[in-house]
Amino acid sequence: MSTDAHPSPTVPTTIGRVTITDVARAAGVSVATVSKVINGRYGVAPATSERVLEVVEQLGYETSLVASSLRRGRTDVIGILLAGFDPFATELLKGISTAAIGKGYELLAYSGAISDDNAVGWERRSLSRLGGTLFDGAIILTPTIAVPPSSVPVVAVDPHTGTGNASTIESDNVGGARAATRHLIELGHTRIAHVRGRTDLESAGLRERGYRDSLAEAGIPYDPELVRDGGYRAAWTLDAARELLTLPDRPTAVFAANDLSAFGVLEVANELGLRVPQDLSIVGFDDIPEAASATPRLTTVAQPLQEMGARAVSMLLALLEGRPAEAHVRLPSRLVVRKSTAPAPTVISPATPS
Amino acid sequence: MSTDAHPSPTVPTTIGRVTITDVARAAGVSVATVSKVINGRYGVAPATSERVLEVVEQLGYETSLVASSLRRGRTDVIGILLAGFDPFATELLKGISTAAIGKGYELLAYSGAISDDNAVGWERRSLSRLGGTLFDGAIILTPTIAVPPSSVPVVAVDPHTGTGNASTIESDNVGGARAATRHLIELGHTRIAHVRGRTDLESAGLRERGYRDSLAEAGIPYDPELVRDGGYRAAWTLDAARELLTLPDRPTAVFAANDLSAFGVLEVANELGLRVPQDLSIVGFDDIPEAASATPRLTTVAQPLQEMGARAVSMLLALLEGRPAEAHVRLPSRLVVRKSTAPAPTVISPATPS
DNA sequence: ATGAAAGCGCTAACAA
DNA sequence: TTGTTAGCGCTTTCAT
Repeated sequence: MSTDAHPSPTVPTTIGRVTITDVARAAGVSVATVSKVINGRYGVAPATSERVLEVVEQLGYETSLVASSLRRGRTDVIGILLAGFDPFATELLKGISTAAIGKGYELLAYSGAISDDNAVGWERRSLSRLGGTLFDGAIILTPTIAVPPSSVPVVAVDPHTGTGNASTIESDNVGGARAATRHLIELGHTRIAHVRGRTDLESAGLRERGYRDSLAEAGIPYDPELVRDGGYRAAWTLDAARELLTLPDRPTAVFAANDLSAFGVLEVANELGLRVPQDLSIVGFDDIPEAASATPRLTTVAQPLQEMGARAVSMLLALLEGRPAEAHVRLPSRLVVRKSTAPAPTVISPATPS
Repeated sequence: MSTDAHPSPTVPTTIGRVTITDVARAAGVSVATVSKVINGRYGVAPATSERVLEVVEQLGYETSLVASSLRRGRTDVIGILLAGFDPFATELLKGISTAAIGKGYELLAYSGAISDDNAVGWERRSLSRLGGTLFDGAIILTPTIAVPPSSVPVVAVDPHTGTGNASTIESDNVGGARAATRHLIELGHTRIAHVRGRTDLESAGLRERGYRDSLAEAGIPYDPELVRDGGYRAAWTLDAARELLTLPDRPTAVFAANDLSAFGVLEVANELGLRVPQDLSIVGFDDIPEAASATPRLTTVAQPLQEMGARAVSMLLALLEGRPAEAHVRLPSRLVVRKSTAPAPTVISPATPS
């Protein structure tokens, strides 16, 4: 009932951590001996070893990753640095997780961008804070900055523009965007908008390029009015979509730089009484699981996300083990036509906010 | 070109870690002073402080989480312990991630079951290895053992049977399973199989209970022959499903304990030439995003996974801050009828392996 | 206002 | 075979 400063735990299940010293004391040996036993070093009498192991078992002792890491400078864990656990990141994680099985490494996904003040540059911070001590190498997902020289090997997925000499992995962004736009053109659309991605990422620029390429190829003039920033996020896309869809000569189709943006456009279309795909066609990019279950099911460009994650692991492993590693990998993307695209309407129904 | 033991990095981007000592030397002060500046402690001359900050900036120094954690015993990091990044875990992660924004904690998801030898008990190991040093509190997903007394507060999601006095969070397993089974019964099915989940988890037993309850309610005798273990994994389910579907008097419907198992059953049904839902109805549990996009779209019991993750965060935060916390939370589940269930066939077509 | 020194838990040289 | 010691990077008294 006291409110003093003693930091005693409030739950009874909380109990002091068992340290190597506790084990040493209980077994009547030195901490060095315990350490040797635990790490299987030679030079310990069988009887001693057995006794120590018994105590370890009984006390439920595990060596602290933090302490041993500090001392050893090596942990056998791979770090995955990400801004948050969004669908894109978690798909990658699934592939990474599967690929890492049986490779002798544990996985540690760290989200260090939980507040707004470090929205940009979180990976640099995480890398310095954890790299070399907490993990032996890292996979960075959609970095907000060019990956800085670091104390550990790094592989960047969906890299930042001008990512120095770090290894990178991505999918065919230009090709995917071209296919998406061409699909729309083939359906008869000519007023095709583009909701751009995070302009600091290479992929956003590449996807815009693919969009413009296809337009040019079809002889459709590029209209800057039809391109807005969505930052790869549903929330940011909302304003952009509202502007786009309430334009006097509104687009009949939107190519969104990723699925999350596409969902944002979809939401706004619903708000404005525009039916998808009859009044408005929408194409996304990524093919996160949510895309296939949206209403209507989203036409999108599939990136082999899980495979990209798996490749990132094998690249990093090579780096870690000093084997020759590919520097830049690009995997194919492909258009998946579902239900959010249809032939261009002959009569353009105006947006009518409900 | 030498092959000596010097652990020199193989990539040029790898550079030695910048430590507080480097900063101190460069700024011409002691490490203690640097530490004070960094942590905003009083008693440093403005001029000194400024100079140190400059050096910090220039060198790109960040304090090592590992070292400061070791010294401080506190990190402002929440750990999430999981066996792997499967769809169930990643959905929870999405909710956890969203709920943690702006709360002053960073997130660290640790997968310590990457090899087979520690398939059971990984969370105990991870908890001792990291708890209290690397993170201040933990959320454990589908533990393989009852959460042991630990040095930090813990919340278990989808807890193990007999989870001592740790805080837990789950959804209405019995109710969901009853609804699923009742749905099948209402469609006219009487030979309803059940692919059981991981029997060490409370949820598996609870779902089986719901299944049996509904059967009993409808006066359908319980047939042990129709219940097999799937361990919540698609792979393990395959054998179980094959046995079930090649039974002389095969079931016309299967209630799988989770979506992954349901996918396993679906796969086997395809193998055996059984059409879903015409020849065989399947119901899952969880409603992971993949369920809605399966072919056919899976009827399943939805757990509010993201909300469960969010609640886990708020429970843990309460524990961490010494506020009163709910001990056991149960959220509602609900049946989502999609396309993998249909009225019982009047003629039972046999399995015909392709 | 600044720095020296101790110590968090652990491992690795080295000495006994 | 065992223990003593130093030190990984950092924070925190406690002197100066």
